[in-house]
This record gives sequence, structure tokens and C-alpha cells, in this order.
Amino acid sequence: MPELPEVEAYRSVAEAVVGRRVRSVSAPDPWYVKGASPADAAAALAGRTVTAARRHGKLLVLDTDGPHRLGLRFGMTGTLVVDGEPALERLRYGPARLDPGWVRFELDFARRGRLAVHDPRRLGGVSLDPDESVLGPDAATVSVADLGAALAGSAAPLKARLLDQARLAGVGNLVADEVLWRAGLAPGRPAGSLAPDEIRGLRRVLVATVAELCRRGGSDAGDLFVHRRPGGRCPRDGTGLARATVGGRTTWWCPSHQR
DNA sequence: CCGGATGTTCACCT
DNA sequence: GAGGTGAACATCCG
Repeated sequence: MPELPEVEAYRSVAEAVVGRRVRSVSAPDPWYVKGASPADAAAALAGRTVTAARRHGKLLVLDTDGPHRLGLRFGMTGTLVVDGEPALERLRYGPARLDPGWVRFELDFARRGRLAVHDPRRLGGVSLDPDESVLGPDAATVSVADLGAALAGSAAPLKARLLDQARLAGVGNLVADEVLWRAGLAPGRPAGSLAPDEIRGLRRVLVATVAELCRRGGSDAGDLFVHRRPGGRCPRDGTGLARATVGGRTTWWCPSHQR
């Protein structure tokens, strides 16, 4: 999915519906609505006005003037479509087209327009009043102290820790590889083994990389991305990239400069 | 035809 | 308890 940069792009586009009043809610796929029935979700949102479009990690939250808010998760293939326009065109594993059968959830607004989630693989989902307290600090703005706390005392691979949304919210597989490559840190390093200056460096690279990927418009816009394939070489020093599963995800890194 | 792919969750191991 | 693995979700692409 969309990792943090994509969801931030979705959030930006979703700002267009702030101030609009929900006329009706369509949830053709009940399975996609988590923790509440489609009827309950519809009742909670109908007639309410969207007051903010926020992002926490990979979670997009629409606040309302009522007692409820809406959380949207996009899985790997979810695309946000506002007023018929996809929020991001180049979603790599997203829908190749906007098949109406892939609309899993939709808000229709009173005066005009609509906000829909298209998700072919149904890996995402929407929820009423999502519990944001289970998410760690947002990767775009995490402090050195919070990042240090997320890594401290763990024998788990550094990358696995970065991907743990409860400890740090927003980093996905591509962003993790890009950040570790830029920071010169091996993904398999025990998370708790980083020295204070390494944590400071990682934090600086993380925040800068996330901001840059947001500007470039996607987590696939990193400098490492095009090289993470068989035969790929490190764009910094030409070393053949290593590939392994770390934290349950395919991981590419430079065995020469990432230590 | 087969294997993987920007994610999350859960059951089941070690 | 902490981590790891594999499955599941459903589709596309090489």
C-alpha cells in the first residue's frame, strides 16, 4: 500500500471533502468495514460534516462534527478516489483501472461529490473510530528519543522494528529499504545494537527521506527502488545488492556500505 | 503456469 | 514473552 508517502498524498486530496456533509454511505462489501456493521457505520456518518483529513502513519482519518470519525486503511492496493479522480495515478500494485466492482466503500456528499476507496485485493478496510493509540509515533516527525525507544533493548532485526506500526507508524517495505540504504545500516542489525549517534543519524535520514518521497510522490520514488531486482547493484558503490527476507518482507541492501 | 508484489492479522512454532 | 513463518485476502504482471 500505500506507505506513508502515498497515504499523505491521499490525505492531501481528501482535504477537498472537508466542509462537506455526508448524504449517504455505501458499503457494498460488508467485509471491508471492520469492527462495525455497514449499517452502523452509515448511521454514524450520515448527516455529519467532515471537519478534517488527518494522517497517522498509514491510517487516514476523517474527523466529523459528530461523535464519530472514520479510519481508512489501504492495504497494498487501495486507491482513494475523490470526485471520480484517483488521488494517485501510479499505484504500482493498485487497480490498473477503476473497475466499479472494486469500490469497497463510498461516501456521497450532500451538495456534490463523493469519496471512494477502490481496492481490488481487499487488503485494506475502513473502521469507525479507529484506535490510534495502538500506533507508534508518525515516521514523518518522530523524535530522536521516540525512535530510540522504538529500537531499544530489542534483538529483532532493525528493519523488522522499523516496520512495526505499533512502535513507529508509516514505514513500509520500500521506505524501510530506502532509509536503511541511505543511512548505511544493515537491515539485519539487532535493533538494540545501535549506538546513540547511529540513532541520531537514522532519525535524520528517516525524516528527510520520508519528506523527500512525499515530494516525489511515492514510496517507489527512492534511489534504491529501481535496483531492487536480481542483478541489481548499489547505486552508491556498485556492489551487488543482497536479497533476503527480513521482518517477513523481501529486503534488498548493499552488503558493502550498509553495516 | 508459477511466483511475487508498497499490508495486516492470525494461528502455530521455536 | 519475543520473534519467526506461513496462510489468507484477490488481482496483476513478468
